[in-house]
Amino acid sequence: MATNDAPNGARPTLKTIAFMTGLGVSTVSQALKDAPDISRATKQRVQLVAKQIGYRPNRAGVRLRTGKTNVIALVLNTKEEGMGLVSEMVYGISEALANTSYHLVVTPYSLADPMAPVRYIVETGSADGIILSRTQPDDPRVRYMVDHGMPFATHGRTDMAVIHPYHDFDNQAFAYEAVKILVGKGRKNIALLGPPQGMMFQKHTRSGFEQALREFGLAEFWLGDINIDSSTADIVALGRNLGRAQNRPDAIICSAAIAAIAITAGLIDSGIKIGGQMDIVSKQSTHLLDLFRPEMIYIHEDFRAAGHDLAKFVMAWIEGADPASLQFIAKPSNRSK
Amino acid sequence: MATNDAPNGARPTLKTIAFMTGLGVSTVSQALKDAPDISRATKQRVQLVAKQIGYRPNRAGVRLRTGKTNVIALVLNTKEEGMGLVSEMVYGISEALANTSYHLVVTPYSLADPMAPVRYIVETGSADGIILSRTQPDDPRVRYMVDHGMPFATHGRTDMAVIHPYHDFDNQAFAYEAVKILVGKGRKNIALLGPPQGMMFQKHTRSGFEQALREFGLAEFWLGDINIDSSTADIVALGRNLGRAQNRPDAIICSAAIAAIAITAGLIDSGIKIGGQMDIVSKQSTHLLDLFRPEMIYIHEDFRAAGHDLAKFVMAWIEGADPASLQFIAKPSNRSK
DNA sequence: ATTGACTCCTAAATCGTTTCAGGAAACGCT
DNA sequence: AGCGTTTCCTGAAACGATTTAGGAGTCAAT
Repeated sequence: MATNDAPNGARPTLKTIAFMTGLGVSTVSQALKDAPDISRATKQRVQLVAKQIGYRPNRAGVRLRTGKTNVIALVLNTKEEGMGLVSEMVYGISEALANTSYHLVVTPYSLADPMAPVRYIVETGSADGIILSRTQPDDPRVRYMVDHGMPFATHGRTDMAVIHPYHDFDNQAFAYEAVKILVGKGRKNIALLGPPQGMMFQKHTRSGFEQALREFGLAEFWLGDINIDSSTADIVALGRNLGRAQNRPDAIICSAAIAAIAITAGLIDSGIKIGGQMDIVSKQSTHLLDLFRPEMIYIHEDFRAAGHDLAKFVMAWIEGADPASLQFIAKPSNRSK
Repeated sequence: MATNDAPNGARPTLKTIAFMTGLGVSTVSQALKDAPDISRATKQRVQLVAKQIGYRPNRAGVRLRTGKTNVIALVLNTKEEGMGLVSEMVYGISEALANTSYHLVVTPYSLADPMAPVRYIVETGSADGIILSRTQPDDPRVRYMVDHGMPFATHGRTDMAVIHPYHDFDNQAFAYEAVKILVGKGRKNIALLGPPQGMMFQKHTRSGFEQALREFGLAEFWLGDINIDSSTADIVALGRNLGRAQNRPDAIICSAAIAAIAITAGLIDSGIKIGGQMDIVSKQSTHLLDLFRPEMIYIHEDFRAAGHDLAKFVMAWIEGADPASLQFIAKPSNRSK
């Protein structure tokens, strides 16, 4: 027999359905998840009632009993990440999570302790999977998650002997392409305003850059320690200094739109004409540079697609898919101006 | 006596502490929340043990028992929201939520049904509070949340007879200031590239704009239906058309940086010189326009602070604070170039 | 009629927490 | 000694789901 309680006014639970159908709670539970033990007729009846009254399983109940949180955590650094990057990523993830049972929880961390959020999530079991970005060649977060059996996907590869899902942009190809484009425009003295030391995508970018220089027989114009994570003020200053210097590159490759805009501002300030004395090729993740005058050459990296894929990858891994099959490298599609 | 189970290896629970202290589970529970019934000595002992073994309450357990989710939901539109706006807001919220028990869940919605996520959250009780933006004068989401007793805070006010927490930027003052700046530069034929119809901040912007025009005895140059939510392509086209037209404004006020950049691109394309034949005053939420050459005049709106305040407001409302005290209007601080 | 197999359903235990009703011990007062 | 208070603690129930062990009924074969 069913439980004898009356159906109180609140949100329907298994008990409500049990009461309505005259079945037991456990029968209802199994009927809803299509267990083999339940007759076809009963399943249909239960599922119909469930749909009718708009039953949704209580997440806390499920989580308490099974440990499944139905949460994907996005781990973000609070400082970094220029412009629309985060938005795009969040939107991409959201798209992938729509119509699944997963929610997206955003967990930021300070540069002081990048491990903190990962550790927190693992220790408290507050998510079923993690998405993180800005991988390092040997990334302690990745190691930690692997050691603790936490499914995850990274934006960017690692150099580790660990097979895990990732979505990466081919920064090597980007840098190579960028040089090629500039050589095609007759540039010979090319500088790289690239990612900061220690990031995986810095290695890839440099590798592509250097390979291209080698192939075209060029030497690098060295910008010093400044990189796309430097303050815009510093980058503007660099642009101004370059503009005034005797010895200056005739082209700059930028790994981020904001850096490209900043250095351009500095160059313009000191009288350099973009497209004239200087060409800039930049990566961009929004369509901001399309609107930039004078013309800048840009190559697009699609963070929304990255977010989408990463979310799909984590979910697939959680469901038991082979992580080796959950890897993707996006080729640069340049739409130069 | 304590429960007789051995302390198994997993994450510590109340039972673990009960076992270690020799107390009952309910005693431990009350000791941890400083209930009046428990002796000072016991409380200290329990709290010490809890700290030592790194006890953290199981969220699912709490949620199931009390209904408290410890979640703040940020409701976002997937399409809108130019540039770094979302990132800044998310960061601001995260800052406010750090070191609280709250997590941030991001819930996007399609323009097709703005009510969907709000309804979902209320129906499933999946958050203790909601943050949303882009308020309308008469906002059905606000009405719904009030009707259902769901705490929330909005970015932007409403015109409704409902007292609720909000953080708003004074767009009326912004538009007024913008006109004043332009008049100071001798401009007489001013256009407004403002927010789309139906948004609350559109009303405020127009109101400030029109008031200023009236006071300075000017007439508006009407741009048509185009607004900051229009596609950048359309805005660029508008800029080009204005540039080529006989009859054109000598200044434009923009409510969003991306729109300012787009229309500027169009104007430049058709040979107009910014700062010469035309001045632009724009709002911006990142520091992008600082880097723009030629000079643009900008007024800053701080979305990170907005996110921070909104999160604080919702939490305060949840704790029972008077919503009338949880309202803030940020004055424009213009740092014109 | 007994047996075994099969089908379909159910009660009870459990996850970790909070709350409620109450109970034992100690104390103070007449 | 008797009685009321106060202090400090506890067991049991409940939140909503899943899982396990098993039970009632049907059916066919011996």
